[in-house]
Amino acid sequence: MNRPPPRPASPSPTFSPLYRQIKDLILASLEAGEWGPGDAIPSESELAQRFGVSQGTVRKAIDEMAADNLLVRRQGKGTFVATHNDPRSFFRFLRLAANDGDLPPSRSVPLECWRARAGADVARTLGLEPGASIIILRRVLYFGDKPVVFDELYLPAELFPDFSMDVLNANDESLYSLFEGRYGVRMIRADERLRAVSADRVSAAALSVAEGSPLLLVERVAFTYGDKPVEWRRGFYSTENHHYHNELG
Amino acid sequence: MNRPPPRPASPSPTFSPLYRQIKDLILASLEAGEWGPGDAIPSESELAQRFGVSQGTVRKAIDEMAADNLLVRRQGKGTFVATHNDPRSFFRFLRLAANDGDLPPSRSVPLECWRARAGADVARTLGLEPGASIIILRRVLYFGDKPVVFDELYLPAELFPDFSMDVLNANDESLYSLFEGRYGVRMIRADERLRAVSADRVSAAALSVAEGSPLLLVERVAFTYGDKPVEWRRGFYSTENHHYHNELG
DNA sequence: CAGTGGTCTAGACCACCTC
DNA sequence: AGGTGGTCTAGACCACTGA
Repeated sequence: MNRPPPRPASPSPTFSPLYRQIKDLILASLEAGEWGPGDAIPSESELAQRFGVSQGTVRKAIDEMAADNLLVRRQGKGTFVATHNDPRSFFRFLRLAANDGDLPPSRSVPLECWRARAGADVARTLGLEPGASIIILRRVLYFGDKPVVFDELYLPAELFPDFSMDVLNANDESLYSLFEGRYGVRMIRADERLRAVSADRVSAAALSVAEGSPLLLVERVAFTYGDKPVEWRRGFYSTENHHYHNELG
Repeated sequence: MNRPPPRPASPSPTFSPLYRQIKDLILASLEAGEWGPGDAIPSESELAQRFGVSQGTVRKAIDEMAADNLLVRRQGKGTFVATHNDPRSFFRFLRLAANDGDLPPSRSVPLECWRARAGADVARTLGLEPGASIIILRRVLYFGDKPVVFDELYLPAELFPDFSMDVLNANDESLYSLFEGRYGVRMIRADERLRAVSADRVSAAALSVAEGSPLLLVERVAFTYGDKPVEWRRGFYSTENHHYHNELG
């Protein structure tokens, strides 16, 4: 590599270190689908050669992307595109634990699914035009034979063309796995807002609790690449035998 | 530095990279109080010389500790021991936000504070002998003139010798600031468990809500160096105008 | 065995802060 | 000007994987 002159070329206001530019390039390849979820990406030395930088610089870019849960490093094997298929990553987006520490296997049961027009609030949250076509899904998550979470989801219909009860019933993978595999929509991060509310008739029935019981309401906006919001979700958690677990670092 | 033989000496089962050993050494100095909260630690090159390793290795150790929020790097100035005095870090342990996004200044009002003997549950949670002396504190956190959080805290009395209402009233810094400054107990991380409950008479009165209203119950165990539990806390959050905010990465 | 990521070093230079 | 952390490089060697 020829050393002088150095890369950035702009001294201060728009300065971005080389490794971050490399990160953006890898990110663009990810977004473009050059490597699919679960695939290995090229080795560090190969990427270094491709981008004309040292291996250490590629390494630092990948370090950040691994910290962001976009890539997974496996010593001796390679670096892989993160995927929601991995059962270990199931609880990354479901911060639920049993009070006695023993969580039986979960089962997701879809209740209804239909298309509608986005109201003002959904449109604002998902960055759509008011009146855009959306999908609404209701489902219940069981642990063992106990209903624990009653979810209502809002999705931009454009991104999930053939989404339906039939598709859901034909796939028992996690929802984010399905989104990623069938529609190429990968959830990267999410914001959640938690409140305590009283169970209304619908959620009380879905969770087999008395109307008026306290429920934990978890509102989530999930984002894909480029911080684009692609899911809005309201989950009612029955917290008699379970709780929402969070670690403050 | 003499290169061969390399440091670790043990091939596989207890292998720990050099930078992690350096991290442990710096951690020990932190724990021993060699540098207090807010102080600058020695420069990277100085530490490299002290430990007989390269600057890059010290750098990687400090990188991890900065990621753990134990140290704060400031380009051009140095690396500093993290502190709870920093008002920006106040919300690191209080994931609270207003529904309309506008949070007025907060005010913590202590209600009562007394000493007691640890019951089985407190003893287990804090790693104490049953019957050990503990401190119990009740307080209310206001935002503007609205009571939002009613807290009950359990502390090992041994670590907070002269803790009392008087001490609280004489200091208007945050609780963790006080713990760190006055007692040398630095909170590093915490586990929280969230549930929805109905307001009992005590918490309803403290938060000016109707008895039976849904409240968000946040149970926290906070840890200091060495993952030693030093605080157990039950907070009742009124979530009519506020919510608990969490980011899933 | 070859290939991958993981560690460690040494040295150069840049960006930022303070005096 | 001199110190700090921040970036980038080049090369060596280690640890792990799988053929």
